[in-house]
Amino acid sequence: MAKDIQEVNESRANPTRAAAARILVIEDEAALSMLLAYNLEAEGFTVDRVERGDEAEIRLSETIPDLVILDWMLPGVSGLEICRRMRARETTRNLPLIMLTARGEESERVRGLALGADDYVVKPFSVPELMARVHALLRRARPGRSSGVLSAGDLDLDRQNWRVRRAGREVHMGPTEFRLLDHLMGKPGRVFSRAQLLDSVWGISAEIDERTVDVHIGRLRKALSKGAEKDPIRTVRGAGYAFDETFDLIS
Amino acid sequence: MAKDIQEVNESRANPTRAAAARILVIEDEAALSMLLAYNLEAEGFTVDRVERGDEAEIRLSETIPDLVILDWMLPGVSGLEICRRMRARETTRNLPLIMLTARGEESERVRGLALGADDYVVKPFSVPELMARVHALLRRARPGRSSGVLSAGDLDLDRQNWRVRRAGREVHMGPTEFRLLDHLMGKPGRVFSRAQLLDSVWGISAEIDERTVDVHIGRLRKALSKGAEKDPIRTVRGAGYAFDETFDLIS
DNA sequence: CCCGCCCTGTCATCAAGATGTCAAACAGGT
DNA sequence: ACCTGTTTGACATCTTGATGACAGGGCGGG
Repeated sequence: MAKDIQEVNESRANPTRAAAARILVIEDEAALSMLLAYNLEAEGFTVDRVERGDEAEIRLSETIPDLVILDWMLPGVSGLEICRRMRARETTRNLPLIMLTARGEESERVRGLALGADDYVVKPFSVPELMARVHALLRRARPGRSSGVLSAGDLDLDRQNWRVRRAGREVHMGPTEFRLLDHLMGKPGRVFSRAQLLDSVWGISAEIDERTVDVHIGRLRKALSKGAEKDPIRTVRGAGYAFDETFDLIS
Repeated sequence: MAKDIQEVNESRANPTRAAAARILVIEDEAALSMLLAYNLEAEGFTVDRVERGDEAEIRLSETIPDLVILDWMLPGVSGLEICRRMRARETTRNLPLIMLTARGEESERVRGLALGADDYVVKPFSVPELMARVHALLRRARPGRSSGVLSAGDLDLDRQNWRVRRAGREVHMGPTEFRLLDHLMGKPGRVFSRAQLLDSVWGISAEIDERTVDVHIGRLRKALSKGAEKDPIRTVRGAGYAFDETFDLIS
């Protein structure tokens, strides 16, 4: 039987594959911390939990995990401080780090990312969303360490420095546009519905009109195309938006 | 727990053309069950309620819902068991599942539970919070269902990227033609009557002339055959249309 | 502490596309 | 050739996306 039409599936959850990675969750809110632990363990990870910044310090000097999930708001040593110290220390410098931030902490997030977070999730978030990011980060990080820079064609998005460059020139945009671009570039080619974008960029339970996404996409486009440059964002009528995966080939 | 019945913003509730999703609530505590049903119905969902684990089994073998909300503490068959069986059965394997767990249950048993739940909420929870998760989960692309690539011969349909390529070249078509092709390619060779296509591509409640299908088939054909390429769609006089299962062998 | 700039979310409006219907031309089978 | 069911182009209408304007809120600078 020759080639049939076949469907290529991603398996539901792929708990296997890499040997169980160890994840450190630094989160003071007990319910959230447990929620994360259960789900991470359900996916086969080993989880360490600490509630305070100073505990985290100690734990990190004992065991080096494969990935860290860090809440920005922490009693004791702040998340920002943890992040900074992690990056300062040789042994933890390259650890994949996901920050949990509440909406409205944009400026804080900037500082956090500037200090080296690899990814961030807006609270409240959906568990599947976070899990996806954990897997993505673990998959990605290993080889040449996560540079923290997404690029395609003449476009570069630097998460560490919260900067976007087009053809060398720096491009200015608001936090929302930045996160939007970040998200789209994270999965080039993939079409996201407006609702999905609201979930992951604005945060689950953000009660915002879907049309608002259009406006921000528009602002993003305007920011990205100062001249007569090609638009890297593809509109899919009736479906949503996507970062054009053929973008770097063309430009 | 907070049992005040609250309304939840419906802004981006169910703007989808697809008929309202059906949700199965498995919860023995009547008050909570009703609270959920009330709020879910207020958002336009169809709600099935059962109180016991064994009832759930039966219900699931009769009607497959689009999402399941399952309480951990159940009389009869436990929530864990329900969950496990759902995942074991082919028809329910990919069903989005939200677990309700109480704070005190966050022990060993619950961990196993997480093995298959897509998301869960710790009681007491706020209704809007749960609603947000329900929506988020329904929106979430189910790996294996709405994603993947269908291909046949020189034709590729990429659901994630929402793209169709013929002999490498991108082919443009409207959303309806896309869905139509998607549906036909899903069951190569199978003949669908116009009525069936209207149901699955346009939606159950579509009061549309059957002849309209012809027109869209025509548009689809035109889009797919820029040159003198073979037509992948077979017309079955008096019956309907089908994707030609011999297509890839010939082309 | 106050002022002003920047970011945001929402609207109203405009433009581009997509859709459903019809009718006339066509094709297949008898 | 005839009848029935199918293809196609035209077309009016409906949707959906793009855009500019605008008011409220927040943050930082003075």
